[in-house]
Amino acid sequence: MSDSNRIAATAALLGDPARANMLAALMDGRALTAKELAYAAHVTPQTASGHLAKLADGGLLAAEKQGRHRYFRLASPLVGHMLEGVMAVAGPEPPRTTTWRGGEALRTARTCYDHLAGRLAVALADALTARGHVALGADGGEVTDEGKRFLDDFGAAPEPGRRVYCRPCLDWSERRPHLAGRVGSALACRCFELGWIARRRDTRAVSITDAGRTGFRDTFGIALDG
Amino acid sequence: MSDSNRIAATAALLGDPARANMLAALMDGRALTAKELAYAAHVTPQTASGHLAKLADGGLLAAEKQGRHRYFRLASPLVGHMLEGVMAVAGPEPPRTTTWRGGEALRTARTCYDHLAGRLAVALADALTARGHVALGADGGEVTDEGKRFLDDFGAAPEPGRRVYCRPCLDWSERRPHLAGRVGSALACRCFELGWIARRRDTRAVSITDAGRTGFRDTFGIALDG
DNA sequence: CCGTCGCTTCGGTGTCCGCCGAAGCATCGC
DNA sequence: GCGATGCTTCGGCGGACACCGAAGCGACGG
Repeated sequence: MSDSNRIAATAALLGDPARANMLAALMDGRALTAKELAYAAHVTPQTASGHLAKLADGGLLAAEKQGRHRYFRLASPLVGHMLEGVMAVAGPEPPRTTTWRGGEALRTARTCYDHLAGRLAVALADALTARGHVALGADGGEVTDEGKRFLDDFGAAPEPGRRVYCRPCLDWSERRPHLAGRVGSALACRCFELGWIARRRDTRAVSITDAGRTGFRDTFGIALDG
Repeated sequence: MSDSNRIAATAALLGDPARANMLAALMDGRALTAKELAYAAHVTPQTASGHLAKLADGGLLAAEKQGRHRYFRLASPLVGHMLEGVMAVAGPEPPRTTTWRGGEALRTARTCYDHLAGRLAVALADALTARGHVALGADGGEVTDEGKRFLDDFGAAPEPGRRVYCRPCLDWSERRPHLAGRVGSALACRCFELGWIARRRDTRAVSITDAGRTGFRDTFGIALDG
């Protein structure tokens, strides 16, 4: 019984639009200041302060003080995972006709915690699946031996640790799975390294460079619109 | 922005103790009547009715009418996955000294959606890991070739489909991962088949039979207390 | 040292929502 | 039919909480 109370208490923290906005803004793993989060949540700093205190108190956020700023980030990957789960259920949003501020860019490519999301990420997952390099299901993913060799050649081999590394993550804008886990992370990391994609300021969206267009086409056979 | 509102709306559904109780009661995948759920949530039938309407409206529950009863179950595995995520975060409960009604039995062995959970399940996962049959990480799991053979011999080989099948699921009473996904499901199914475990009425807890004690010891090297 | 900036605490207001008692519909069994 | 059972709707009550304005505290910079 008290078990469920804790579940409810945790879920209630996500149950407020302002707090949900804040958490969504932190989904890429970066740390943001209280003010930035207030802006993201569309509330005044006082209100945001209260929300942040609750989230930190509930163990969802970790805070770090630097000078007169206070940076907040998700307390652990577990929290990110929980958010993914909620997004996956909340996702089937009635077809959106309106695109909101920066929506298109976000839908094209963005970061999701430590890996890529959006149309680009889904296309990557599709390409790797079509070539038999990975197999993604609802509950998990596997990399084939061939896939391991491919990732190795590409320079995106996850560290050799015994831990597992392939996981699907339901893309909430595309409603299809993309690659997460250690493989997804290594892949994203390598793409940044190669200069195929670049982070933007103040948004989770990432830009695809010209080199990226060429690279994604030649290496993965992905034709990016335009 | 409206994205986050949907997230918040969904999370808010879990944010009430009564509703959280109901969902937790449905985690094993069975369908329960409105009255049973009212009892599980410790509220009157009128109140439960309102909650159930909201949950069904929010797409978390599916309802089915049979005679004068109405059976509710989780609308999709996605919902179960979401709950697991929340439980994992809400889990680190301050050390419980009091054991609640039926708590010990639940902690020993229970079903979790379609697989096993509790001490038994964690012990199974540990045994399989120690023998190099599976590797479980935070984000996914793998079955080794040796493990595949072992499961095959045991009669718990998941259907051969190309889909992936190994996934860790954080046990919220033990705070350690146990086996979920297709492997976990097949394993649980086989244990029921062998008569090693048996379902109980009105609870997710399962009983370990004498045959089970012997079997788990001989096959997996698991010593069950007592 | 003083103004600016970032963050927090305090108080008051308004709204939302969970709760139950009572009553209204369906279904089942006799 | 008639009562019993399961579920739902309605109405009113009460508590919880999100919100903001105003004020307090600390850190930086000239």
